[in-house]
Amino acid sequence: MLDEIFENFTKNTIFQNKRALQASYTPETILHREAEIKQIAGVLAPALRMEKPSNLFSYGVTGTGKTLSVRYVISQLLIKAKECNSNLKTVYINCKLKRVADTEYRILAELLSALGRKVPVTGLPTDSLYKMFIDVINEEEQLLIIVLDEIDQVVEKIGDSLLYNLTRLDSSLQNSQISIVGISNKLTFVDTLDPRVKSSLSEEEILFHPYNAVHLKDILEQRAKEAFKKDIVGEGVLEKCSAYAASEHGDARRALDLLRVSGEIVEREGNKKIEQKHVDLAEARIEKDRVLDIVKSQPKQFQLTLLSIITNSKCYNGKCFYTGDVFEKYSGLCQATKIKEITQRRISDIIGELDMLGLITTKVISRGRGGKTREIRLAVNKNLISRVENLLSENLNL
DNA sequence: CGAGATTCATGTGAAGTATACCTTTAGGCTTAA
DNA sequence: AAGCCTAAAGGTATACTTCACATGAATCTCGTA
Repeated sequence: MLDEIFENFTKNTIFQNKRALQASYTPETILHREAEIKQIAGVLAPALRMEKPSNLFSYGVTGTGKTLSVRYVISQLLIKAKECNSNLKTVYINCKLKRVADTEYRILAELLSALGRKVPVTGLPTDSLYKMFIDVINEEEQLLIIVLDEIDQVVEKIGDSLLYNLTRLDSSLQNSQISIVGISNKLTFVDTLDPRVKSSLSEEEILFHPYNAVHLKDILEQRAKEAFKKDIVGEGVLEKCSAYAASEHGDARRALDLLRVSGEIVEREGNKKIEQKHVDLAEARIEKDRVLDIVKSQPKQFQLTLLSIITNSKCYNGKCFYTGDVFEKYSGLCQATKIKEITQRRISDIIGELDMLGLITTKVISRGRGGKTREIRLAVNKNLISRVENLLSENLNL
């Protein structure tokens, strides 16, 4: 019985190089981003002469090739730097990763470990991390380029003191220099920063426009050629993927995901041809995986809160409800599960964080004499709700 | 009837607490000269 | 005497609590027309 399954994977594989469809893959040529890449290269090029490049800030909605372009330029830069024997180092950090790089301390810890210093997860004062950081950099004459991906997420959470400190770090460095490349999905992000940070961080700015459907199709074609064996992709499949993605603000990552998951579905079926219907299946599948992954990775109290929200959402039949309702249900759930109850103050914060994760939408409103509160609504696709609910109940031993 | 006061339910900020974890330090034990 | 291990002391980040104040429009109050 298993033989059959394994057989499908060994013999019948339709993929040639599946990695080409992953978001982290850097193709040899990057389509439709020539201008931006040139611009980035122009800004960073002084690094080759060991001169400090201007801090760079690039922004644009998700899946517009920001990360890809920056990483590409940097990899090329590193190659050149080796040729010229200039001591250039680069660090890439994705600040969004929950519980890895979402506080000042953790980001610094990530920076340090990228530079080869082991740092404990807790226990040290943040100041001493800065000192260590300075020490490491000062050890030898060098130029460091720090790429902070999705910084908008962190700044929203912990404020801009980290950025402020980083931009000012230069003054305490004798031998070395650092430049910062910030990447943000939010277009308005810079405006929320402290003016001092703003001026030094965005000495140079690059705006990434969304891809249109034609661009997306070019990209998909390029990747598909690399990823699949011959004659796997059926008629209209690429068009459909790009159309889907284009309708969602031209998100190339989404298009690639669609294509990849379509491929996986076909592979599992044991077929050899991707057809349009598979793209529809993939669409549903991706959404499901995304939501379930997020939910699964949440701490217990978050899950409990979410469960309470789902229950409420059912009661109110899609209508919105308020913080008090959520807390009441949550309270009941705590007693049922024997989990330690948390205060409403904290639940309020958790609701805010769930909002940031995109699982719910909230809006602070005043109901006049009814008091001020949050209007809460579940933002999970209807046919997914029960899946999420089951997952939660299971996780919480209900 | 309308302006200003009141009110409600909770947002929001600051400071404090518990927990888990880190480094340093000092004492005690072992080892080898 | 040197080397190693262990436990205690002293310190931090994080998740959460406690306390206190801020919010902002519906509703109430009361003076006025």
